[in-house]
Amino acid sequence: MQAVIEALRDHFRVDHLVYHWVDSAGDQYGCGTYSDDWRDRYIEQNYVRLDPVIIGCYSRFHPVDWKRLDWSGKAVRAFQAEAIEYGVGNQGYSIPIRGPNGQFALFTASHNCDDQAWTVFIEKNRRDLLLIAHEFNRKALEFEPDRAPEVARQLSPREIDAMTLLAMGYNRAQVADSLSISEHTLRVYIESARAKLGAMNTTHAVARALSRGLIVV
Amino acid sequence: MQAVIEALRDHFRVDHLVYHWVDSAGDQYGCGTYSDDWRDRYIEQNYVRLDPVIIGCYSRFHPVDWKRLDWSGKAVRAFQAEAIEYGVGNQGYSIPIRGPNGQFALFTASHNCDDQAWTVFIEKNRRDLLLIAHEFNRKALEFEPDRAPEVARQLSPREIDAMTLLAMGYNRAQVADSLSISEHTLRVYIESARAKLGAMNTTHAVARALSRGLIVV
DNA sequence: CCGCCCCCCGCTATTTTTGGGGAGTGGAAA
DNA sequence: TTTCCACTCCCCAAAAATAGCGGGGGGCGG
Repeated sequence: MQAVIEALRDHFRVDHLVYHWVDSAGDQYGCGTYSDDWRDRYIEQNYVRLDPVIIGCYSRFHPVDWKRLDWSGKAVRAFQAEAIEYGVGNQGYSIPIRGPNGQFALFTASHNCDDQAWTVFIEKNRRDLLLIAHEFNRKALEFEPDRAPEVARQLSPREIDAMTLLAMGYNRAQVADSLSISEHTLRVYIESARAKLGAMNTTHAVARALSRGLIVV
Repeated sequence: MQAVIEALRDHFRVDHLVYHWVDSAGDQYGCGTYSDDWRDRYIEQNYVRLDPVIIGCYSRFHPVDWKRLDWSGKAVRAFQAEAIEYGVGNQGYSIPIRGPNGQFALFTASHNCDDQAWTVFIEKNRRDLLLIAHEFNRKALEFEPDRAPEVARQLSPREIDAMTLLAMGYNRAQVADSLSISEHTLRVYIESARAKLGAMNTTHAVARALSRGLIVV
């Protein structure tokens, strides 16, 4: 994969191309053309929690130019300065890629140039980048099958109802009332949902159901 | 949008193109070239809970040929027969599109032909279909901005830590221990996060933090 | 400088949730 | 047909979360 991404970088004539996987446990995996120093630094400092590219793409539908992200905040600006120092370009374009169970990856192109040149580049290449991002993601999953086939046991309709209402802030009594069942029955649903999700408590179960896309609030 | 999708259908020379948004709350929205009768029937019967295209794409990363879905089960086969009766093609290719918070849409091409012809068609057009699916989804969201997620007030770093660990399933004692603060202090963070998020309880706060992308678990 | 927010700590009392049990129905799949 | 699984209901004791009160120190921007 490393050779592929380097070839793609040369093809697009950008400074960097990076594929970066972030999973629900906070594990990271990726390959790309950033320097090893920067990658190590990034992981060591746990920048994934700070990086506006991650944060921004996580709550966005569409590919995004880094210029449109929120770079305010002292820590963020320090991070940005450090990134540029380590050779990350001042421009960037990141494509969020999502899979089942909240699986999430980014495909990023980064370069050093002025705004206008970058805009032109993106306008010209965004379609190809989108296709390649998805194709690359597919290949990456083929090579790392462990990441994909996380057993996504479906919740039963009643369990979905229960989780959804809990995620909406109702307590058990209110949820039971909404569903017109006894609180005891509701508890069985919550417990079985928790078991299916491998969660330690209700909050955990709701969090997992949300990040796996099993419920929507 | 309706005119656009009809033009696209004619361009690809397939029987149907459909864009179908669905979330686990059961809300649906879409446009496409299926007959109104079938659409009404589909909604009325709540087929979204049965449809192997929905179920299958929901747990899959990549676009999928309908042939590879699981059509076993009595109700499913009845559904399939009924769909064909209403004019849906015997072949189909569906592209899952995901957004933040488990938001989920499908872009589907369907046609009546034999397996081989369909395979050739897909091989030839899958790239274009992927691009168009994403582009169409973007346009659809522009017209329906309500569906896009809201951006929200930032949490403090400590609040993010607290929410994150709670979302990972730890209880307050464990979280306090992880953060090396007293449980009483932790409680203040949780409460302030809850206030900022307008949440009724901890589970609600974690759910909101997650779905607003303020924390990543 | 002052106000605001972030960071940290303490107490008590009440309400809610959780973790163990157990039991019976009906429907769908193998 | 038999075996699952979803769905419904029940009890009790222990643990966890919530609501209310109080305190102090530090940094940053108007």
